Amino acid sequence: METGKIIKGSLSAIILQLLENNGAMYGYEMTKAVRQGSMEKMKVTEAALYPALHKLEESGMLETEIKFVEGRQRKYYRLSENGKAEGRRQLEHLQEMIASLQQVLDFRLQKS
Amino acid sequence: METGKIIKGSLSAIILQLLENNGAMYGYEMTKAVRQGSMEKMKVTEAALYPALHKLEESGMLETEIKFVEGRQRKYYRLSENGKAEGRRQLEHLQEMIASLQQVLDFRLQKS
DNA sequence: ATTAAATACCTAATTTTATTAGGCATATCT
DNA sequence: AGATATGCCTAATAAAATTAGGTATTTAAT
Repeated sequence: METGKIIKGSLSAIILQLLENNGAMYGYEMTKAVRQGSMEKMKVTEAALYPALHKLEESGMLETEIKFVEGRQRKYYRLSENGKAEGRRQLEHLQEMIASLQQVLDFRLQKS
Repeated sequence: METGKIIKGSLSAIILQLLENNGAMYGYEMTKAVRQGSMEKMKVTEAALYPALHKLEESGMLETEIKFVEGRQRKYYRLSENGKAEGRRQLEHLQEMIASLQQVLDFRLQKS
């Protein structure tokens, strides 16, 4: 993910959440969704996305189906049951981490 | 940083912001500040912290001073002028990225 | 008709960043 | 005496993303 060197490690949570919100999607569609959804502030490169998708598929979080549309191949990914549960866990954890990060950024030592 | 595999890449921003908020600090103190500030949800391991501090020092963002307190050595880090500016940039960028991340997590394809 | 841009999949090599797993030393608490 | 806390650090490994490609079809522009 290209965020200018910040906020890495959230890609799998993003993938799972995109699929939770939108049902089956294909890779190229996800890259556009992230760009649009963030108003061009975030970019998921395909080189980051595809390995992440394959890993989630391997670990049973995603199921796939290949379709041909307008002469081109599309590989659709959808959440498995395990993937849905994992998505909920990761989203909750990510939100918690964002909240903690905010707290740390605001933290001041008490002068006692 | 130990966040359970999520939100990496924000360590330098955290360091710069801690120093912005609290003035000079030493490494061990920063690890405690992050733990306390996040209510134990986040942990910066020293193995992550010290290399990050050294890198920021090398690149001129931080200046150091060694003091002896109660028989122990402390290496205090403070922001250089460049470090202050860089801290502002990184904080702004991080906040932008958190906002964008939230937008992406809420994103739904328009069905047209 | 040719070229550029968009669509659609992918991988290999490298770099960046953090984790795991230590080392070393002093001070305080039990 | 031994454990815990304080305080610095590094080396080897792993995880994750970036850089830099490759392949192929379709659509838009020149």
